[in-house]
Amino acid sequence: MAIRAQILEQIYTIVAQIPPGRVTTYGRIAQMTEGATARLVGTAMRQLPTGHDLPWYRVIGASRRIADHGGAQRQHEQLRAEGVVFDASGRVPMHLMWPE
DNA sequence: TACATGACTCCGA
DNA sequence: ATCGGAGCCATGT
Repeated sequence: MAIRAQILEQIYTIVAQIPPGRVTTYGRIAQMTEGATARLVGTAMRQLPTGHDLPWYRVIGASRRIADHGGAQRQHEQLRAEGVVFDASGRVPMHLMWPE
């Protein structure tokens, strides 16, 4: 069964609202939707067609580190490019989390 | 239909 | 701080 259209729409809407220079997690996004799980948010990001306009790179793991996937390096660059910093252990400081 | 996989998390050892 | 296992559920074979 495919990800329900309504949930997918909510995921996209939320990701689109993450402010530049800030990040959020798969789990947080899942909680803001009705029925999605962190895993599904990851699946949704993985399925994004090339050329879309969503700031997918602003979505990281609950550990505040970039998840392990094929575009991880690119994601890191994109974030650095807009001012997101990483500590010695590769984690994004808590104050850059969104919301709050 | 059945089993494996994955851009996840949580929790306990 | 790490690590393994379990729960998760859409997808891929």
